[in-house]
Amino acid sequence: MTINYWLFKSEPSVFSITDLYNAPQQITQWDGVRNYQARNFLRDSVKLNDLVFFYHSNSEPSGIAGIASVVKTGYPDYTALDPHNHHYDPKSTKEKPIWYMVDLKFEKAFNQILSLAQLKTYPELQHMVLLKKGSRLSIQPVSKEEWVFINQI
DNA sequence: GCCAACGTTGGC
DNA sequence: GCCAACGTTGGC
Repeated sequence: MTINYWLFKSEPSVFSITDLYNAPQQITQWDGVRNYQARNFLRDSVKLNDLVFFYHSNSEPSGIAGIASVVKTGYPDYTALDPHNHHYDPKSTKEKPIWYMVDLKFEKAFNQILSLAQLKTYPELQHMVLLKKGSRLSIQPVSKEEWVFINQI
């Protein structure tokens, strides 16, 4: 069975790798994704045991903070159904959910953030989705080559 | 805080 | 189906 590799973005002021480390059983529901392309990955492509770079965005510095693994595959994001939730979406219903989430488990935190500026210096990574101009996708695929390379930096 | 790039909405 | 207006993301 082959494993897929991903990069998930989160603003650490909202939810950081440390928050995941401190979470019950070190597991979290990755809720709040409200972009269709990212949703499709969560619903259709993210598989059990896949590995995920945990990326801190809007941060100082922004960059890859650690690694998590997928412990539950796509299921309806119920925060979309709660009018009091910040991620509420009136178009989504219990019968026809629009948005999906997965569960992630903490694997490791890097000793220091692998910053975006540093990632940009490697020719091996020039095709990473993350480094493409204007790319803001919050759930994005990482190739095996990119995964292996980043882990040996 | 600024703003460029991107995504979504809704009038027509 | 077009596209202007608006909202969001995220680096800087």
